[in-house]
Amino acid sequence: MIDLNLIRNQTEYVTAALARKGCVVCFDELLAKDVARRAKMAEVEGMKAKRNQVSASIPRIKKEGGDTAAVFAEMRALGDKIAELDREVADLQEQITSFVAGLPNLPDDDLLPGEKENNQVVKVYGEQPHFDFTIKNHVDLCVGLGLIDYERGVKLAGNGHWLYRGVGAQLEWALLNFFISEHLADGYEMILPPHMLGYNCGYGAGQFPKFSDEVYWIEDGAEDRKKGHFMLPTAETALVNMYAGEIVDEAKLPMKFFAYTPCYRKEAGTYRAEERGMIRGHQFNKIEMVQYAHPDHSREAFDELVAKACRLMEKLGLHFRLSKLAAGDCSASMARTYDIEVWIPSMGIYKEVSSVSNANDYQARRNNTKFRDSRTGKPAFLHTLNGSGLATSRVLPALIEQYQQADGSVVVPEVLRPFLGGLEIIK
RNA sequence: GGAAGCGUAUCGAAGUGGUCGCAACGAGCCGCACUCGAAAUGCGGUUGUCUGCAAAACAGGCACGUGGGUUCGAAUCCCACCGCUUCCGCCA
Repeated sequence: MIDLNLIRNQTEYVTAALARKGCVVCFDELLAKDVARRAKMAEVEGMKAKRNQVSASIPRIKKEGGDTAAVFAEMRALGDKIAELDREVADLQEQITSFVAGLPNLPDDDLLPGEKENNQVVKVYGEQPHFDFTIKNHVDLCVGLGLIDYERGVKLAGNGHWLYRGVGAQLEWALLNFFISEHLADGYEMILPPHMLGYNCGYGAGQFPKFSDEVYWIEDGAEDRKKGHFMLPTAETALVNMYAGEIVDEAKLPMKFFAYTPCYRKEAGTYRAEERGMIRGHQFNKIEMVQYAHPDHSREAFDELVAKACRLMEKLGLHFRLSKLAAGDCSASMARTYDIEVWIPSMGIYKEVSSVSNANDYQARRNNTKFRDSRTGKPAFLHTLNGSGLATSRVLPALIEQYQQADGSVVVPEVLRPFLGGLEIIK
């Protein structure tokens, strides 16, 4: 949520910043409503002050044997007027809040405007693997090695589902274990959150109301989504709401967490040919990192998360690149996003395996997460950051393809071997 | 699923329609005094949020789980919802 005060005081800046994100908006109507709201508020608060004064004097009037009938009549009329104005203020407030809550976050000033075409590759890691044989794609490799059973996945749950089996399941689990061990070594606290979340989590993370149709809702008898539950589309949705409504101790910042959860997404629409296999499914495994940071240090936290995600990829020995996203390609809630994209040899393209973002105070404003600022002694919104560390459903295909051998076998990266009982090659 | 009890500030806890007491009292925390220093003691301070203001100070509004209602006036009475605790039942 963008600060209403900022919209009020620096309207042109906000308008221009949103435009860089591809969001064209005019604030005239909003600002007029805001002026009207504050005027009415001043009026009704004056009335309430009077009512409070009169109410306080009533016991004294009674004590002195005075007549209260006239005062009661007057106050009843005043009360009716107050109730009416209160409704008008609440109505304006509701309109203002829902408008502002629908706006995306402001992009950081250094981001290029526009969409994907303006993304910048920051760094390329490793080199494209060279094969002196005809390579196979990950679907053929995984099926051939019995790692993934696509057909039975579809039988169980329909298109967009698969099941890992045997060494394939162990490999998936080894990746997760490897990531977990790295995060623990870095001092991050491990969290296993609920997978079914309440509406407020989606709102707080900035995913609702706009994207509430893109998650799976539980049929649990709730008559309306605001009282129901949905399957989390990423652990970020849970982690970023852990301290909602709280004022955390400044000395505890930054707070660092990671969580393993499957992620459940509708991914509505048809799949392109290039997204076959595990590239895009309705359920995939991911480890998510989240930091709660002091506003003065959130850029350092961002750099740390980016470095962590890159390091995981480097240790796996994969060829990948790091991209800084243009303003319009960052997701709605985020002020800044870097993507890690892994090379998929069979496709000849890079696919996202991690997205590291800084929401600044956008999410904290929505779910009211604050810290006490020692400089002012007052509560202030903190910054939330998140990044995949990593999504295995993209890493595994890339790994299978990049490590494939001429005979259709796959070499296991060294860092994973301890988690696979020393297994060196899958054949 | 059934029954009972309970949600008050950082924590504990009183308050069951207005005044005495504009949320008491106790602990914690911060400051000051006393002290060579500390402890003890004494005094003072210590919720959030909105509006007015460039800001601070200050003034006012709102908030006693949440939302409604009754009333001139609600922490207090009524209704609904949410959460917690205990007991019973059921269950991996």
